[in-house]
Amino acid sequence: VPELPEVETVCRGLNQLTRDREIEGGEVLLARAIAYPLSGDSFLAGVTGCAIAQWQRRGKYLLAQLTQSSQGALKSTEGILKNRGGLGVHLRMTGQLLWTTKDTPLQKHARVRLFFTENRELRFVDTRTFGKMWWIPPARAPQEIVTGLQKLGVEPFSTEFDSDYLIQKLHKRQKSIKAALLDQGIVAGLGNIYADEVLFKSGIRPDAITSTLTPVQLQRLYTAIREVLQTAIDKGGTTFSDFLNPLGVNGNYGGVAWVYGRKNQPCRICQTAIERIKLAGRSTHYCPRCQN
DNA sequence: GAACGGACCTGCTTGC
DNA sequence: TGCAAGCAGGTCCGTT
Repeated sequence: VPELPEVETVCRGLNQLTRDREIEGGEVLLARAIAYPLSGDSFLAGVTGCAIAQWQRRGKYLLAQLTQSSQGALKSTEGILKNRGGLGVHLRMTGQLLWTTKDTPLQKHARVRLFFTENRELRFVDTRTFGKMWWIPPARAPQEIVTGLQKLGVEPFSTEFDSDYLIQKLHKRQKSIKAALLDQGIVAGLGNIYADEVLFKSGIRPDAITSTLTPVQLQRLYTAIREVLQTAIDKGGTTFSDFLNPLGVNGNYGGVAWVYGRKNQPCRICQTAIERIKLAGRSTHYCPRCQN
C-alpha cells in the first residue's frame, strides 16, 4: 500500500540505482499496465535508447527525466544531454519497482520489464494490476500525459503547506476530515494508513466535519502530517503492508502503528479499545477517548 | 462545485 | 472440506 513515504523511498532508491543508465529495451507483459501511449510497443519505442537522468516524486507519482543516452552521442554543443521526455509510474495498491537482473525468474505478477546494460533490469511487479506506467513524449508536459498530476494539491513538505492552507481549504467543506485527508487535491500523498495515524496524533476524530475544526486543531493536524510522514520516510516506509523498496527490502515503520489495523486492541496511550468504522468507503481506525 | 459510491483487480480471510 | 462472500485500497468516473 504505497503512500508518500513508500513512494519517496522508492524514488530515493531508484536515484541511487538507475542514475545515467541506458534503457536498452524492454517487454510489456500486461498491456493495460501502460496508460500511455496506447500500445506497449510504442511505449517501449519511446523509452528505448534513453538514459534515466533523475527520478522525482509528486504525491504518489514517480516521474523520471529521460535524456539521450551517451551511447547515442547526441549531446548539444553546450554539453547538455538531449531531452527525450519522461517516464511516469503510479504503484497504486500493490505495484513494486524492483531493481533486478534479466535472468531472475519472472514473478507471477510481473507486468513490465525495462532492460539496462550489464544484465540489469527494472521490473514492474503488480498483483492487482491497478498500477500504471506512462511514456511522456519530449514535446509534452508531464501533466498533459499523466493527467492525475493536474488535480494534486500541495506537497506536504513544501513551503506553501502550513496550517493557514488547511484552514483556507477546509473551512467551507462539509466532508469528514478523513475523506479530506484522502483527497489528493488538498494535500498530496496521504493514503488510508497514514491518514488514520495523522488523525490519532492530532487528537481529531476521523468523522469530524472539516468546517467544524478549530484553528488550533488544524495547527495540530498540520504538525502531525509532517511528523508522521517524516518519521515514516526516515524509516524507509512501512512494514505493516507488503511494501518493498527497489532492492526488495521491507521498511521499518512496522509495529509502531498507533491505530491502523488495531481494531479492538488497547490504545497505546489510554488502553481504550481501538474502534474501526467505514468512512469515505475506507476502513478507519481511531481511539474514541484520545480523539474527540 | 461538492460529495458520494461503484468500478477496476487478485489474493487472502471469514463464514456457512 | 468446499465454496461463496467479504475485504483490502488509489484513482477515475458517473450520479445526485
